[in-house]
Amino acid sequence: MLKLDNQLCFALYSTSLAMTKAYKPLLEEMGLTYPQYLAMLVLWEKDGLMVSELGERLYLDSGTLTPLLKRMEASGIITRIRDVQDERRVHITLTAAGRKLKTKAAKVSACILSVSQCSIPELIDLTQQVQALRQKLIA
Amino acid sequence: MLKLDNQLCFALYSTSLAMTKAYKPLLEEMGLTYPQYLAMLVLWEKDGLMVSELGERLYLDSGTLTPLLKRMEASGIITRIRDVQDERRVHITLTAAGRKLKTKAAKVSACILSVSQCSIPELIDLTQQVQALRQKLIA
DNA sequence: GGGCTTTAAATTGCGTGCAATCTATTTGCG
DNA sequence: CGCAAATAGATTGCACGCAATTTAAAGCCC
Repeated sequence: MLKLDNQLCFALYSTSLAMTKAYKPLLEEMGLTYPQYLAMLVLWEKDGLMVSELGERLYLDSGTLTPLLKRMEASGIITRIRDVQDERRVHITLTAAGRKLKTKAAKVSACILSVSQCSIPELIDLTQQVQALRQKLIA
Repeated sequence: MLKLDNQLCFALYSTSLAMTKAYKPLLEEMGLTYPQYLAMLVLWEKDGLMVSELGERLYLDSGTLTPLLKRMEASGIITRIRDVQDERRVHITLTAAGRKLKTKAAKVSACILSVSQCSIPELIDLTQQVQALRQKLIA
């Protein structure tokens, strides 16, 4: 069936955009865009990653990340430093300001949870289903 | 928990992008981008819609749709015609070439189904869960 | 009927995504 | 060692999304 409302792809597409819009006003207060926020989630877990490692976690390439990271550097939340051993590599490191944002992020996350009106188990289950689909699509 | 892999928002985001990449080579043969394909799904269901009606179906605004529709007009699959009664309105109508593409689209849809490796009930269920979330986020 | 408000698209500007290409290192191999 | 191949980022170009603004047409109110 080619109807729009039967398409899983459109459900994912429109819901992902709706999620972005829900985050937007909250992230604006932190001075972050939505993809920048995702990059921060990675860095709060593990700091000092190379661009390519960040890309593997986010499924994004340097064409997307390089300009995004330059903007984040310009706003003072990360630094981009060439590896001394291997000059091809660039390490992304949080500044004090960048680390500090993590506190606010917890509130954002809580706020989104309430907006989405899902129970925690429901939310975990849906997340895992969608992740499983992603893995099938990437394979 | 602020871990990336616990975030439903990232699951949706990355899976939606993965879906777009899965569609891309198939749509390229039809001369369509992914958002253009979504617009065609709407038009194959109901032709002659106004830009704003198309926007309501896709959850997109004129800032996105106007240039997208101009490109689709340039590629010869739709026409954009001002309403005679109300000159503010623009009706989007499929050309013969645009209608013809629907046949190929059925094959694309089947191909994606096999790539996603889901059973039909599984797929319907996931679609509905994601749609329900969308409605909560939009409300 | 004139002027104000509302409405529908279009325009502008910015930040992604991503393919394709380029540059600069580093690695590997004879 | 010398040089081709591989690797990591950066760059370029194009198509979205979307906020904010603009333009043009229609509706409304006295």
